[in-house]
Amino acid sequence: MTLKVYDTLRRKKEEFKPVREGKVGIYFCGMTVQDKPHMGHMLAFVAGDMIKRYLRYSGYDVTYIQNFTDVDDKIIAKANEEGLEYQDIAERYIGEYFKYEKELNILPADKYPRATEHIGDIIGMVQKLIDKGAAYESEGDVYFRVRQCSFYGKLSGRKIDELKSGARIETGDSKEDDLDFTLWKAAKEGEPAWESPWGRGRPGWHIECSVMSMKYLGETVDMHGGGQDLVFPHHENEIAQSESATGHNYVNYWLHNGLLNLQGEKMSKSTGHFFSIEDICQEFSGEVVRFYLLSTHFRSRTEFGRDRLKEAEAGFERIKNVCIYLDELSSSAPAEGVESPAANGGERLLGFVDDVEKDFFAAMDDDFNSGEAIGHIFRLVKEINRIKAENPGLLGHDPEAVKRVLSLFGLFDTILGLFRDGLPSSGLELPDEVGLLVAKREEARKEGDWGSADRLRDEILGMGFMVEDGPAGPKIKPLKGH
RNA sequence: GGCGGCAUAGCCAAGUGGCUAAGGCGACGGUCUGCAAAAUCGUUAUCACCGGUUCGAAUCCGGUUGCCGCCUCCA
Repeated sequence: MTLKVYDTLRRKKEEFKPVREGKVGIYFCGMTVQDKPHMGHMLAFVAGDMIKRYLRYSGYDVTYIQNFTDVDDKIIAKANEEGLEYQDIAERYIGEYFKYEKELNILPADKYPRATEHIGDIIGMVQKLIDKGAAYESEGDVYFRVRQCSFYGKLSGRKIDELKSGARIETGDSKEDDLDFTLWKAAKEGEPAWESPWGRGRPGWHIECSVMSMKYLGETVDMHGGGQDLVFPHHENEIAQSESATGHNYVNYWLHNGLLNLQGEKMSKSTGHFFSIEDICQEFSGEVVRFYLLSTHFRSRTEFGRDRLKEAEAGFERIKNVCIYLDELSSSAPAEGVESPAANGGERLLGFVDDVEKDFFAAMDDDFNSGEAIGHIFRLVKEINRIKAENPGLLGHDPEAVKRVLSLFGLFDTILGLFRDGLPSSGLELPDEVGLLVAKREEARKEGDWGSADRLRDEILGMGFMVEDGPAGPKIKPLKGH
């Protein structure tokens, strides 16, 4: 089985080959910390996390770098508005990000480099570009000469001449050409600034990613990811400046996640048209949000809404229920009078499990298709429930089969990061008072006092627990989302 | 205007040449249940339209229609 990855530049799936045997370097464009993280950001980072987990599982030694761009016009503007330093704004949203990174079970990156911590490296690269004639200084600004870059536009499929009409006209700038983009920006009065050969100033937008990705991952990076909206101009410019500086290929595989739409419109910071992850997490658990995000292919453009999350929650619950059921079976002693599993369908399950495992990995190998992979998980869920309904004793008689299925769910969890605290188990710590109420309710039920029984059930519900009556007595489960 | 993408069931969503078109949600009917919940069984699609290539296409090519994205800060 070989891993295939879709590369934006080549516009097709390619077999994945790392630069260095057994190692993978991934650079994922993180946030420009000018506002709260929203669902679109989280999609990107969950996708990156899933990719990292899968590569690690596949045996690669993965180095994962995710930056923070912590100085830019908007951050400065916001700081001025609130009468704070730009660092205060940056810290605030970096803190927010980390909170939800944890919430969504995103494994920490190996490093979170920040633009302001790499000013020296940035100046070095800008100087190198000037020395090579790819960039020029003008009135304290430094610009990249786009027209001189023969391969400019190869990522986004744009021709330089077509770009001209759309180029923004900035008044008061001193570019040789409208298309040229800023590498270094002269500071105005009162703006954060660093000393440079061109006077006091700060980095332009794209340069920090080139510098930091090459610093930590080498001049040719295996994978570079981000939202599709970064293809142009951000990533295009990164390629232009990086390859002009080094003379060789900057990134081997460009991974771009599809953008989330909201009521037919792209979520966007500038219009305020977005769901912040903070709002969403007040209604749904981070696990559900993550599960939803993984249930469609990361590259497809999807319509986001609360209804989608509710659907995901219902499905996620089913997976959890099966895990709990399996855990109960594995922790209780095998029943007496074991029948031959082969005679009553145990073999059918084992064969099915093998198929599901195979299909799951085939899906993941096909450009990290977590959506399809989750479909296969549901096939397994359904099969277990079917067996449970048709022959309740069967799995209890077959600890080997239970172990096998449980370990497969464990695998799914490692790769997809479904559960923040490991596989859900039946071990539920019931508060004494709840236990008491449950016992009281059982008594009422025995006596046929349904009125009291229902009242007690409501009371237990109020304490955050759900009661489900079954042949083996009542089952208590924490309420969804708790 | 330029470039690009998409169109699969009530909704969401996999599938890019060949077994019965994954899976989820919902709905309806049945089983279970004091009721409920959970679970399960069954039902719920020929892939926007037209033409072409092919033994064979949702899948490739051309056209039509409709949506959307990028071209300006954005995951």
